[in-house]
Amino acid sequence: MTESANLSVSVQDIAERAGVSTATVSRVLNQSELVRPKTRAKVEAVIAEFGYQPNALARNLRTAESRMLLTMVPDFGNPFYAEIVRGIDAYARSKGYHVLLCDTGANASEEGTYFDMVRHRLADGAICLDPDSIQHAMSAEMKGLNWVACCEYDPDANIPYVGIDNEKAAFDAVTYLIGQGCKNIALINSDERYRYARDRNKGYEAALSKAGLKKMQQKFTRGLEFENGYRAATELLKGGRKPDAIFAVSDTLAIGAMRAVRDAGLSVPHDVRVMGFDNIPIGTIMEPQLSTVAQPMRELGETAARLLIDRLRNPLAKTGGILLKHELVLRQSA
Amino acid sequence: MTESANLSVSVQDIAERAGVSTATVSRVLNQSELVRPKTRAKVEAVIAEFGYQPNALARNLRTAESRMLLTMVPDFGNPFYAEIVRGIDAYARSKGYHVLLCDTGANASEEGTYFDMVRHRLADGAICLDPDSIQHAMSAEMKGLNWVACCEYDPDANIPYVGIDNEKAAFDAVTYLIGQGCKNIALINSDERYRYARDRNKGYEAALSKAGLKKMQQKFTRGLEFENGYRAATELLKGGRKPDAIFAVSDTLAIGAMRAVRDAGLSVPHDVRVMGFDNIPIGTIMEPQLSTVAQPMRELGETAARLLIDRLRNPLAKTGGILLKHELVLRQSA
DNA sequence: TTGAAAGCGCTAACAT
DNA sequence: ATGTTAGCGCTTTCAA
Repeated sequence: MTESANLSVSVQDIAERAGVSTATVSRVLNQSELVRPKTRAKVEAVIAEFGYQPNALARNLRTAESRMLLTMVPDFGNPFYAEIVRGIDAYARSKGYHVLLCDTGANASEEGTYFDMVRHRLADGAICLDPDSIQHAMSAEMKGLNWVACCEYDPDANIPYVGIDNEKAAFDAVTYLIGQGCKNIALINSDERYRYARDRNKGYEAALSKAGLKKMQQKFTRGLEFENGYRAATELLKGGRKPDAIFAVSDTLAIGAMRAVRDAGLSVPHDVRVMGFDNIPIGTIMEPQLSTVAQPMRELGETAARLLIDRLRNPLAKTGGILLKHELVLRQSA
Repeated sequence: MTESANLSVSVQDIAERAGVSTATVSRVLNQSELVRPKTRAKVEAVIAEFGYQPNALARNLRTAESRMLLTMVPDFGNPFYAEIVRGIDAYARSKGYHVLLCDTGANASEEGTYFDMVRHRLADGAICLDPDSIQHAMSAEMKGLNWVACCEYDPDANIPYVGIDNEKAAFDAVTYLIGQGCKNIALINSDERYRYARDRNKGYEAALSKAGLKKMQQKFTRGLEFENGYRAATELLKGGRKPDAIFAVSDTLAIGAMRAVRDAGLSVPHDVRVMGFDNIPIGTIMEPQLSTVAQPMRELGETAARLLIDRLRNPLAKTGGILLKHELVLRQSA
């Protein structure tokens, strides 16, 4: 009779009961070909009888492999990450790995703790979505470990990465706004600890300068929550030079901004065009529907997982970066 | 000089270099009082010199404790879970535990894999947010393991749990709608695999029946994405009996429904009142602002973590359930 | 206060 | 095809 899995049963017990050695049990467990069918059957019967499950800790200690991957996420509240995580999960699973998520809150010491898991072989490798500034701060601790960067990366760090060309993406978005006739384009940016924020800032400035437009006062926010976008836009609207367009580096920020525009008695896109970034699901529900710069979220996740697993298989291969294509999704808000 | 942490360094190496035994190194590592300050200092110096970090796998194997907690989340896309996770994280951290998240996609076999981690002591225990139907399906595998249920629970399963009284909450919401003069109150429900969906359904029916109102055709959705709410509401609006109120079991569904109402040329709340459930952040950004049934998300998470850690400390204590209070948050949509 | 040694559960040489 | 045995890195008696 199969009883519920019992932790206290070990290879030893199975071996004794089946009248074989622990080595044979181990071979059965690991699908080795070197076991007579009859022996295998006997061992498997005993395993089933006891509901035996090998102790992963001991196995990992021995093999120095866990088939677990870690993903460090700075902010679970942002739906942007949900789809990336799904991409990671899908690819990893297809290769026999499992994924564990860590909520680092974009906090360096938290990240360090989770990297310790990799160091100690509780996980084979990690995918890091944390700000590049944190990646820098932790680079000593992360040295020699198998990890890859996703979305946030430093091209010069010699760590495999996948992301998009944020500067170009922002440039394209702002150029589009200019093409629509906007002259006073404001930027609502995120935390400067993120490289994407700095890069999009550059793209924004480049587009304005190319068009001979003066840049407006920039707003940096502390987080990507709707309220931050709302607050930043409200201030912008009160300022001396009224924006006729707002480019936000995140859809969540943009949604907050749209609300602020309307609360100021103005209309989107008639008085102020609003453009977001990421293409999260709620963008299509908003009224007006949010125009945005789409990132290939799922593919970003899948690629990160692939990069990591490749690296695990061949840690010495030379590392490179992959830039995926962004896309302007023009709906109603801009 | 402190060099970057090296995995290949072991207690052995530290012991040799410091001229002590491995036992002494272990004592230093574990803050044992039985070490002469001078010895301790010497050992600590060597540890620092090598940037030594103990191998958690080996330690866990020995102590049968990992100080890791697992949280199984059915759907990362729903912001509802983000705040719960933060609550879990905050409490766990305060007690010296770390939290790992698993995206089960409300899938039983995925859940099983992660429960294996607990069985094998890669984690000390788990918090399960998956549908109670999955909890049931996996009950054999989960037997004897330390875990608690959060939001989804079976009061009779003898597993510690925390949640709210979903039936009462739905009853309150619908009763409020009735008080506002609504006579045709539709329900947009979620997947019946979730107990909360079945319980809220009961509450909905109870409120209607108490008021002598006929219940309307119910819509069950396959997921909580906005589109599902949109689609369900669109059908409702096309039906013979027009709703003057829609109660959705999730804010995401309600937001989709609001959009559908407006796309049908109707106004919220004038023609159709819309009431959601959960109180996720975006509710305040919507126009009109979403009225909803608030769950104490953070407290739900904190309580779940507390229950689990209590159970870890005293696995034999008798288990009980905790029901937290919900609250009607009346804004503009209803 | 410290050390020697056993052992957690498993895998993998090596031997047969 | 199977068994013997060493050892992964750590903690923890037990002895000194």
